Amino acid sequence: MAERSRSLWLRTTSARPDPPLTVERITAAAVELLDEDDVGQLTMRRLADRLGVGTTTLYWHVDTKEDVIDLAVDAVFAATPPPPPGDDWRADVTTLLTERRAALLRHPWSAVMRRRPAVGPGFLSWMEFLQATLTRAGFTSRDVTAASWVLYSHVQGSAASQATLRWSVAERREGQLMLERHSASYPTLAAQRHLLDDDWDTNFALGLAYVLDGLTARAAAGAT
Amino acid sequence: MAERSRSLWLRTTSARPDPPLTVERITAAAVELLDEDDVGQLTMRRLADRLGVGTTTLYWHVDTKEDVIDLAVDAVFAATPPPPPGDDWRADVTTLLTERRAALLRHPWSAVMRRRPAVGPGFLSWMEFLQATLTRAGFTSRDVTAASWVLYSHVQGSAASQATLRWSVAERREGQLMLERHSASYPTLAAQRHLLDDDWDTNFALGLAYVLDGLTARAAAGAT
DNA sequence: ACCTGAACACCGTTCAAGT
DNA sequence: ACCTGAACACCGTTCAAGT
Repeated sequence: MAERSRSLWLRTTSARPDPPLTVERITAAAVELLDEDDVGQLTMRRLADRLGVGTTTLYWHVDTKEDVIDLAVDAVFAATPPPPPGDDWRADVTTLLTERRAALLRHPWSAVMRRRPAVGPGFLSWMEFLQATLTRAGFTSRDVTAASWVLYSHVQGSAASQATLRWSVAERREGQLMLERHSASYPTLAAQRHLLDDDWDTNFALGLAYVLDGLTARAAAGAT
Repeated sequence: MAERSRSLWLRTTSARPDPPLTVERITAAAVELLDEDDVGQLTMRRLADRLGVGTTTLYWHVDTKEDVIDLAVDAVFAATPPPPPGDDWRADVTTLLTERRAALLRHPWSAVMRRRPAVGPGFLSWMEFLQATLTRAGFTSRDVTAASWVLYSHVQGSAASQATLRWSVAERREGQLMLERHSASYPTLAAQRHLLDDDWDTNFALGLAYVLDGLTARAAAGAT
């Protein structure tokens, strides 16, 4: 009896070394792969290898590589579900965006790969929370729409710029030298020294404040 | 003599059917190719064909395909040089961004390909004008930096979203149906109907107004 | 229903070689 | 200095076939 159950265990683990392939497992493996080397070296062959499966098997679960990327991008959205709504809309928006930004910095490829905002469940829940918050705060439908897109661009863009403008020390020095050599053309940039080495936490917070202040002012003015 | 010059012409045109290959010609051809089919079907082989040159010849002028893309992206910046500065900073910023947006909509690939804001001369001149305008308006160095990045994200993001969210009629109807089927999860999005079919001119203008209003308020408050 | 290997039509890039 | 063809080591995707 003991003998039998041991052999069953052994048999089970060797016969089904992996759980059955699902879209979820494909998505998880894709995120893993993209996290590992940011270059976007995601390959259908590598992905299949990682899952212990023939390359062509993927195509039964997924139509195209584009699909895999959309799934991965949406998974990052889903990884930070919207917080419970509070009674301060500015705080709610700030929390939502701050958490989104943290997720983007954890998975820089999903900020840099600017494909269609894949309208998967993750993105939709995120947008729903954002627009619901703004609606509850009393903004016009037009303002809600416009504001949600500026805010979306702001998180995505800020994370993408931060991720792609990460220079080596040598590049930074070389870049600053280049700016100074052409300081006739770029006096402001050369003098300011912020272009190549910057505090993105502050840039993000200040930018968010501008948008929220502008929105608040517009509401107070009782616009359309 | 006439005979001789005619034959010279013939000889010249057949012997040098194309001007010599330069980075400028490569860039122009790349922009052309990218404009033709948005999918990003830019290929070193296709590019070489277009230029009437062997594929490997490109690699004498350029290190990598990435370089070609960077050049093309910067060329779009350079195509809309900054306007002459006026005395109203808001108007100057608005003009700069509006023209940039028009250029992005003409070359959608350069909004969608979100690689490093290629720090070529086109981008640098653009940023220089933006930051110089804000500096002249009296903003803090910190505000200038933060504001220029929100504004950058806003144009780029708005153009990219507009370009990638361009659905077919069928997709739009299907999408709206999907939202309504899940209206328990997405009540705001389903009710608002703006997500899939929207007025991007208005979204852009309103978003810009929020940022500029927020900035103005901050300056008036005499912040750091 | 799910998985497979072989094959097709491509890629970007390198290299030794030409003028 | 500038250009070339052949070749390398890959790609995504399809297809006929297996269980």
